[in-house]
Amino acid sequence: MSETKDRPYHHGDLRRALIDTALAMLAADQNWTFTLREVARRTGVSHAAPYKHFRDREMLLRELARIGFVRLGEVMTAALSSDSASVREKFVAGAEACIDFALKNPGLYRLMFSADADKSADPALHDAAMGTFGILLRLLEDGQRDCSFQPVAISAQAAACWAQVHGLAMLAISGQLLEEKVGKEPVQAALNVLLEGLCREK
Amino acid sequence: MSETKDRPYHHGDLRRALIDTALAMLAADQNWTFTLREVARRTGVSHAAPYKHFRDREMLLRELARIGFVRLGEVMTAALSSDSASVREKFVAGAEACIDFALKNPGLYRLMFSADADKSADPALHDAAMGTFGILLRLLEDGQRDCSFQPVAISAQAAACWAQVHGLAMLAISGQLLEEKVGKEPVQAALNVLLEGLCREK
DNA sequence: CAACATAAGTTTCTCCTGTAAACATGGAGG
DNA sequence: CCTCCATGTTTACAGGAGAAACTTATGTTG
Repeated sequence: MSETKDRPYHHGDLRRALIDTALAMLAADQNWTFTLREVARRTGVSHAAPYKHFRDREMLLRELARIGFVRLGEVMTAALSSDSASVREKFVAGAEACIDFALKNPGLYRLMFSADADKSADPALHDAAMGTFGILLRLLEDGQRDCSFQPVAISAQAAACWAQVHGLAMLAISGQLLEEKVGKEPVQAALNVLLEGLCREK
Repeated sequence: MSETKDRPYHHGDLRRALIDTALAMLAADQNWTFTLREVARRTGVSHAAPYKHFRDREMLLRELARIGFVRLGEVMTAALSSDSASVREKFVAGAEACIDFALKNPGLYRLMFSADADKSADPALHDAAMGTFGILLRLLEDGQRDCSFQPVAISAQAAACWAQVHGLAMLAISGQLLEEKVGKEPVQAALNVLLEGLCREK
């Protein structure tokens, strides 16, 4: 209650409020067409106020994407560390966490990989994305160390896994999975195909 | 020369002209922010003319996406049929053709899988996408028939392959491949990992 | 063959967005 | 206490989506 209005500056922590509003809208609306004015409106400020905190529309989008990568990293890390399971089981858990995240936050996930979130334009965004990617790399290293995974170049395995999981996530979002042409448990099944090639022993 | 102005109706085959202009712009401009007015302008007509051929902006976008799927199907089919190679080689050729297509037409490829090209809103688009997907299905069937691929549910293999190739394509477009964290030939390497799980004999 | 119905294209208008510039305000430091 | 500056607000302008009304060529029909 005492923190209902923790506004460090003159009116409020508008930057935070704008981000929260935008994230909420992104979560609520499946394919939300992003407008700065609408965000400002719902935050209860004038349409020009956001420009005091973000140079332009894209800068806010990139910040949202950055937060998305951080959160994705969190859910994946949580999925990995929860069990004292095998590396293979961890891998599946991480992949499912990622796809689950994408399905629950389709707008945010799309944004994270869209052209609007230009990673070369924002080091913080780039770092966040690489940090999340690093989770996969460490998992693969663990797998190779304990001889669960084949001793192939990590980069190749990483590319394959990242592409696979990201591809599944995108297809799932697009509704091109879980439908006529694919089976009932396409994610599990597809991961198994990948794991056949990844793991040492069948 | 006699067909320089094959205009069935009153002025020209504007529908075709608009599509061509839009495709050209999509190809030229890496991350082109699509505006109907700009397309109309470059086609040399008033900004309201397109509305006589497309109900709205999205309808044109969906048609562009549809054409994209048709073209992708063509290049993949060409890649498959060129050689009398093994199924595995054909698979690699098809995958590389897809990724190559994405790299050469990043704007179009992104559009094809973006929320703007809502497949549930356009049967023709849906059919085109499924047609391209069918190429993969038939290849997998061939592979299972001649015992190159494991006798797993086709849907699982299809989901895995589609996700993998699409994921690689998206990552390649985003510039997240071919870089620091992945090796020099990430596509080949990643496909190999997948094929390890796909193929019967190592 | 002339009159016309209509497809195709143009003008005009309204509402919305992004963004810049000028103006206002209130809290912190001298 | 007064002033400065970060954080707002208002106002303004250039574009875009799309609707409605207006215009023109073209194919059909009496």
